[in-house]
Amino acid sequence: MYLSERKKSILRTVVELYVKTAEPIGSKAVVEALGSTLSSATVRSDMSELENLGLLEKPHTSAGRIPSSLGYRLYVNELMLSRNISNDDAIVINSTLDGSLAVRPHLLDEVGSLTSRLTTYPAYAMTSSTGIISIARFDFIYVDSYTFIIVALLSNDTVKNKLVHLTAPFDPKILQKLTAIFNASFTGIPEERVTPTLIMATERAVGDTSGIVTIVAGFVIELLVEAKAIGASFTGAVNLLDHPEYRDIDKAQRIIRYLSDVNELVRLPSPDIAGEVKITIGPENLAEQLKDSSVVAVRYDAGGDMQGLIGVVGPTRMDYSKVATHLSYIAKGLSLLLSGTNPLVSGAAKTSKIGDEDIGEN
Amino acid sequence: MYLSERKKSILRTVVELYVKTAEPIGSKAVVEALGSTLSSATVRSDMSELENLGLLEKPHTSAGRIPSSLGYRLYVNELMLSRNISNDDAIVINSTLDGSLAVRPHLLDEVGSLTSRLTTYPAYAMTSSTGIISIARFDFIYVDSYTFIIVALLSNDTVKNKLVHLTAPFDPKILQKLTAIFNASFTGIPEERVTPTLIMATERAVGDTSGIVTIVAGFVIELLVEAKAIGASFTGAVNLLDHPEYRDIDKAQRIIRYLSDVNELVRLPSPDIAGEVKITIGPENLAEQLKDSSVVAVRYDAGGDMQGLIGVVGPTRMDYSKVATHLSYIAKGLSLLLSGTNPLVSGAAKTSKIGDEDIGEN
DNA sequence: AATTAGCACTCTCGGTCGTCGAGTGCTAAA
DNA sequence: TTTAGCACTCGACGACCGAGAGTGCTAATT
Repeated sequence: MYLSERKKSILRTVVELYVKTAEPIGSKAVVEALGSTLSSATVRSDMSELENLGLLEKPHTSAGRIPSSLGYRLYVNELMLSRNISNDDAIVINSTLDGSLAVRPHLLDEVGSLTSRLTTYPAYAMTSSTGIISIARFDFIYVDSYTFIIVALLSNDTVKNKLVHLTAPFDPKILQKLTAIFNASFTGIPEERVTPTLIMATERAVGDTSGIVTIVAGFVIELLVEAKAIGASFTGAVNLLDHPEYRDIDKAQRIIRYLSDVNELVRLPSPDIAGEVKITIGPENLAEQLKDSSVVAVRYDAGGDMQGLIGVVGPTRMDYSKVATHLSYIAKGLSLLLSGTNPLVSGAAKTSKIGDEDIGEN
Repeated sequence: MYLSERKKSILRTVVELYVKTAEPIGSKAVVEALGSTLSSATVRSDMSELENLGLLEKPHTSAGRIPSSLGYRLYVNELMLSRNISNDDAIVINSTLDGSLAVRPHLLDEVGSLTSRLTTYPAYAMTSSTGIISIARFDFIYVDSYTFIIVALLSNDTVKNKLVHLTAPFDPKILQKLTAIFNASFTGIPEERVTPTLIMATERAVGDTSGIVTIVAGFVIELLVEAKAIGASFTGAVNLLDHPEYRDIDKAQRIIRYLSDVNELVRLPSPDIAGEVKITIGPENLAEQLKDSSVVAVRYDAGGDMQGLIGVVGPTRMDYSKVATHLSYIAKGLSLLLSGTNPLVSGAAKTSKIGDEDIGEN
């Protein structure tokens, strides 16, 4: 679609003013914002053409115009200026990420809440494993004659343990047998291969009648299932209420309910490669509930074969540039933190759809 | 405050109708609900007296009446009928709790979301330790010449571990030294006593110059701090929007924001003993933000010296009986699950402020 | 051909006004 | 003590109206 430079800057202005004010933008306001000497009538006819092209629309006859989804799309693809993250925000992000390292179990929550605070939109964060996880090594620690600890080192370099309390005393020597046989038969295999047959064979080999083998095998299955499981977190839902498009309580509720369902979260749009920012605008969303909202998501490298995803959901009237910048910065920080690599620097990835002029901050 | 039986049942009726409809209740509606042959004029004069006593109030001259906080308080203390939990709800609770045992790290979230779903109000769940936690025992597992695992058994019967990757190879023999000295010097002591002096002394004793001792000691501190930390979860905030008293978005937002702050959560009203349900109505709340909301909370025994708290926040127009029943049932289930004891059966505790007539379900 | 001034037209927003109805309080009678 | 009757109050709701913002069109200008 060919657009004259003037039409482009009018479209850009309408988008940016509308993002800021949430009010339909009239021709006069555009002239003013452009600092142009054009008359409002001229701009008016241009805007009318932009409307015919489906880039702008009117809420009603006598109001100004607002961008259509197509208008936003064109803006995001071609008109949007990338910006640098503000120093303050960078500091907040860095210190939050540094501090979160200690609380790994709630890392996703932390990241989500950080993202949500910075962008003022609800945020979601997820991790999932891309590879197949197995156990690399077993150890058993004797505590007392009723108690021992199982320690398992997983193939993704995490360690899990379980304290086992038996109701009857056991012979400490059995722990050596367990160590030998579990390291021989249960390492390097995925969850599907921990079969009842294998467990029973192990029981016979160890000569165990007390059920210890079953307990340990149960722990193994639990671990492998858990390792496969994705982690997901959805934070900052209240923030939605800040934005006038969700003033309608029912609408806000519908969308929050939708996003609170982990099963739906995993279906949200997701960029293909780490570091890339994916912007999905209004009806481009597959989910019915998101047809008039937008999603901005970024992928990060969570170390090992773990991949992570952070995203933000808000009205189509969103400051895409700012949100993309924030997400991208956070993802970069997380990748660095968790995997020691920076996808944006190291590879072909780039923040898609974002120009590279620099208009500074704010 | 003496009240005739008739006035009591009028008050009860007003509360119950108002809880159901959220509309001010007129004298005629009361007569109807009571199935009484009294005339509305009689009820009217009774209601007028109840208003003089501060138990009812009028939103405006020509509307019906609604209970005042005092009215709710009297209702909760003396008029409310306890009820049994419905079979369906019991099944939901039991199966959710059983299923949650596996996902301990998110137990609080699960419990909160369960509570929130059943009551239709936002729920919070917390645990904290009442005792002082120390490490009972250390083990070190050799993985390879750069890598070892620290395993620590805490005094509350949980096990923690950490995988340590060094940049330079280490002598496996040092692990034995570490085992000996950490078990001798770092067990049974609280976090405050893990001082730099102790760490340096340990370093000298082991003859460590590579910083391994510092790493292990850092892990110890991290563990003890984390063990002291409370866990808190706030779930189901959207549910607030279901209730007409939070139709005002700003009001809803204020209260959700308030409850999203963990530091505030810990100050919410809390019953003194496990199993007891504590109901705090409107202005009885200390927090300014909760002056026109109510809180219902219950304490449970989380095993070891862990105590847990579940609570629900909603409008003063709340079905206290139903909420109390649900909370109490969930707390009972959790206590049983986590500590094997049932406080309601085993001790002096009772669900305070709840009568014992039985009006069945719903 | 592009731009502009001028103008009639459209539609929303906010305020005012009047009606309706639910519910009350009071009085006087039962 | 209870009740019927009645005047009164007040919010909810809808109709109406004027102001203001913005548009599209036309005719004149560059």
